[in-house]
Amino acid sequence: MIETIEILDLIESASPERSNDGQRGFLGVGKNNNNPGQQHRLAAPAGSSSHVVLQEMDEVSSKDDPDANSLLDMDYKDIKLGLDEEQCPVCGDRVSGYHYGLLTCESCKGFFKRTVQNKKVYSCVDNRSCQIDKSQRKRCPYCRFQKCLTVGMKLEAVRSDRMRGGRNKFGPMYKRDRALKQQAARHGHALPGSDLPLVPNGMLDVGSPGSPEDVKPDPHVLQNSLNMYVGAVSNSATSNLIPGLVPGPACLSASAAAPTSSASITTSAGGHMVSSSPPPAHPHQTQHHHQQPPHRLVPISAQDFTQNFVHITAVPQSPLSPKTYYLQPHRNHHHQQQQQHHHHKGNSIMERADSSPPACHQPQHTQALPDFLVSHNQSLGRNSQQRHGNNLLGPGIPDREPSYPSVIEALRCYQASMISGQTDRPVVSPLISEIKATLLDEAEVKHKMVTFMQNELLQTDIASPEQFLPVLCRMVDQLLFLMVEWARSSMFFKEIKVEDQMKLLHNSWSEILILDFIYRQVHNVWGKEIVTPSGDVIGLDILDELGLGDVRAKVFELVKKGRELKLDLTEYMCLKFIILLNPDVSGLENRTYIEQSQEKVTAALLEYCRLVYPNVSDKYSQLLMRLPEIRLISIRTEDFLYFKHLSNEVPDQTLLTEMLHAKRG
DNA sequence: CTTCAAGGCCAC
DNA sequence: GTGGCCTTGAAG
Repeated sequence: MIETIEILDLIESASPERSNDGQRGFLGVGKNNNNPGQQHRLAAPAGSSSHVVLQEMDEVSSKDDPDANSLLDMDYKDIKLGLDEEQCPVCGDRVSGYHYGLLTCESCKGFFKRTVQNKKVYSCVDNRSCQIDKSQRKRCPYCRFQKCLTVGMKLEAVRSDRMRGGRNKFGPMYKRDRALKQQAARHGHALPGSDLPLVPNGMLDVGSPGSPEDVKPDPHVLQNSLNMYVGAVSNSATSNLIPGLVPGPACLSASAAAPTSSASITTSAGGHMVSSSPPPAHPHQTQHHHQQPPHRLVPISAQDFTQNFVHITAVPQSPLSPKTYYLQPHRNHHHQQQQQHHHHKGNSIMERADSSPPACHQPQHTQALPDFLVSHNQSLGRNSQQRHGNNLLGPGIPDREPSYPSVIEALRCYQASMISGQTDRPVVSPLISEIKATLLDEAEVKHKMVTFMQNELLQTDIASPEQFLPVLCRMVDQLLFLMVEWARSSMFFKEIKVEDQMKLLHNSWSEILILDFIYRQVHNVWGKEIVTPSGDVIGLDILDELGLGDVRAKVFELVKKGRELKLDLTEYMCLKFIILLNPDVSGLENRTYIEQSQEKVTAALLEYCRLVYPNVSDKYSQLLMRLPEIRLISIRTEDFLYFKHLSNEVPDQTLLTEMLHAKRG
């Protein structure tokens, strides 16, 4: 009964009979039935050991024989069964096709539709961490819906006008997802990291019997997150099947995750994304919607949803990843597969027993959180800015030498090129569009964070700093999960081995969170959303009370600087990558690749700055010079959090604490 | 014409 | 309210 989606997935891909559209019933039968998932399904040997199935699959694929289907009927049946056995990331039931952004079963599709269309409001009688599987999915609609959101089902795919038929903007995404699966299959193997469950959207074998209690939670939350696809379809519906079979620069320019949109450069170039409003919902802007305006899908936007519905629906503890999964230690995941057998056993992933919210708490730089809190209280933020408005570099820069040799090197090259006078180059690197495309759907991020906070505020009286810290930490934890999701599906990073990925994230998480915060502040991306249920506005003053007044001040100096510089979306995204792809992190296995990747990003950024802001000659260097400053703030904040962690003031067993420990042994 | 994802229907 | 099956209709 171990049903490992991953394996099935592989099987699916390997099936010699797989047709272009992996959806139709496998026997090609299927009258006018659109329900591929249910056609002529033989009593699935539910218990069929995946190992057996896997072996069969190997036989088929390894022979690379077009006549592979001449295998014994039995084998073939099993293989085909595998095709349809892909599991619903929400409940584990059989998938019937792509629905609202990803492959799900028919029932979850219906459930999601009813919930969104009717603006249902559920509540959980337990503690919002109910396990959702096929047999229990009806028990708690609240948790079920949260899981739907967590795995990546798209609110915006539900049409507000209820128009039937047709296609939506996700079409290309679905198509690519299928293509990737096929491609991976063709190469016969394992998708990178396939020794981990390649469950769609990162949901792990939920139905697996392995009782959570049997397994001790492995604190390697990050690793697990990296191994599974945390959320989903946000940027690349396909990321659950990372195509990184071809590590190395070769695939850089054509990263599979890169959306097809490449025409945005001019746009962004022209107007510094000043209003960088809710990020491009989805890369594939191919609007196919009936009489709808070009830039808005029909549907109920996340925003509307948030305002009219979600906020009422209290938020599950972890909007992002309601559950935490643990993977039994050992083994490298990487681009190898052949060991899928282990997946089930040695590597079996278990759902954490206490699956309390992604209980993560990572404060990191407390600023991340306050994000909207700040927005709420704009005045507060401004005050603080004024207060510390000057001397950005003043007190800030420090005593500790930030390690950013690569940045310094980039600056050196920049100066050199300036001297040599090779100026205008007409076209911005296509890499820029790829980089921008990795941006998560900010509307969704915001929605998740807002609902999360609202929920937290309902349960906690955060009047005092002591009570506020854990909340902040949990929120940061949520942001970290999102960060992992972002990184995992981003070019360059996704080609890197998991071990290196972890090192990079361990090294950069706090800086990235700070940068995110700064960018959102500069552009008021999240607007003013959060206020406590009682109507109180929480200000950043609380940070001062926590003892982070200096951090807050420095961050806002950077925000101010960002405004002056007119930090735009492209630049912000490039900086994120530069921070993430730090080749100076010790112990990297493939330092060269990371270094080259970072260089490509810095080069793209330089090019972009010159092209788009020709009148701001030092924009590029100004931008890079912020990195050491951010680094210092992050160090200070991490120290603070670590200290709090030691005194048990930070929720334990979270991604955040893992991050905190990573750097300190 | 074929696909296939979205909405609708309705027995349970 | 659920979920299996049916209808719809733009895209290809």
